[in-house]
Amino acid sequence: MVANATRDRLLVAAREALAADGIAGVSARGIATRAEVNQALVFYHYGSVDELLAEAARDVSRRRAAVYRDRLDSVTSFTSLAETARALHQEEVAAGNLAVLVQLLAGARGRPGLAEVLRENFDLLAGPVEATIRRLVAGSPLEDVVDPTDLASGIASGFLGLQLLDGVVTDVEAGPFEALDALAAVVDLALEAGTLEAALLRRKLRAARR
Amino acid sequence: MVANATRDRLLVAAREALAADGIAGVSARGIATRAEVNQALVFYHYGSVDELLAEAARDVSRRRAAVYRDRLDSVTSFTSLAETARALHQEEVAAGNLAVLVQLLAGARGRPGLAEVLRENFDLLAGPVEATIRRLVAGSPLEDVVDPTDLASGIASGFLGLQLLDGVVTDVEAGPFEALDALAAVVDLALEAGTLEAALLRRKLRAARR
DNA sequence: GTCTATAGCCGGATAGAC
DNA sequence: GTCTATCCGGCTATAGAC
Repeated sequence: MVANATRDRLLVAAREALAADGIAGVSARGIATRAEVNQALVFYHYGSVDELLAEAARDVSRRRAAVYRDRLDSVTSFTSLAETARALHQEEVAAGNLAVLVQLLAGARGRPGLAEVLRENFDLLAGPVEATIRRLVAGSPLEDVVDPTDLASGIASGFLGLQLLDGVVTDVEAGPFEALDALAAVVDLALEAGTLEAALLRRKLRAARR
Repeated sequence: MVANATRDRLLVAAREALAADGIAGVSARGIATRAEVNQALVFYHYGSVDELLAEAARDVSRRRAAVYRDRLDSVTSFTSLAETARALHQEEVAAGNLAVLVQLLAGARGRPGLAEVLRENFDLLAGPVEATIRRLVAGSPLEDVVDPTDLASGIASGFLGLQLLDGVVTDVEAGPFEALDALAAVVDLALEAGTLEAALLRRKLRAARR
């Protein structure tokens, strides 16, 4: 697993370059300079810039997926899901992982190969979220109202959009998570409702859904 | 308002180019070709590619802000807010407006000038949403629990993130809006609760918030 | 306002010495 | 595996004719 030092340096530098300069600003030369490595080595080790970027995408997704699974295991309510989401988001932003993914997603337009890699890796991160939601709604009145896959995609979208606004719109970091906390609390309350209320809720939701 | 035909063609072409090729793929040459106009005219009319892109950002924001205000005026519940959000999102995606904004936001990294323009125009779109939410929670138990600014930012993030996933993760379009509908229904139910339930809700939310 | 032509730079990628 | 050198293409931006 020691692999090659230069290979790893390039991978790290690629992430840094994406976070700092954006997809429109990355280049083999820029990445190599950042890695303090000769420019030709990008092509020796990865074949092309695009392939290096794809490898960066795979790397980030894989490394974070394990963390997500661990952390989400201890979630027992929508409130704690919101808290965990906040914590995870904070870590991703701090580590620059979200910036990397956002820039790669933006760059996927016009780069079909990159789009495919991202598609293949999306479930690594969204999957654990989906599984957690599925667990939360199981047996509750929300079970046949909220689709875990949909809600997980929605949360993932929120993460990405938030990162997209970071550095452009000021002070947008914590705010939406406050709102998420509040909404989660409302949902948890609805779930805590007794069986009678649950039945009522189910009926009303069905009607509202139509 | 007839302005200059070439100027307008370039503006339209810039939007098309951003949506089709992404921020990393746009160039004065590409835009000019798309507009069927000489490449040098980009610089004659706008001075630089970046300034053309900034103008595209201003243009999209301004044109859509009026639509947002109109459409959100008739929203009277979180359920109808969710419906309106779905409709607006669908229009933005179809027209390519969201793709343009997403690509510009991604490109703002490393382009401080563009970031500033986007910051200045963000409120044009988020403002009406915020005002609508403020109206919805006014006098309800949610009033001192949900901050309209935060929730509006959250919704905006969701829009942007969804567009970012479009074309990469398949079938992510409608899903999250189904989830949003369900959540909105739950929130509306909570708001419909009588005064006693409202008091209980308020107390519980306060506790959950700590 | 629009065109041609071109300067000058930077980027991806490869050949070949070490 | 790493380095130097280099080709070539596309890019921004400008000069200057029309």
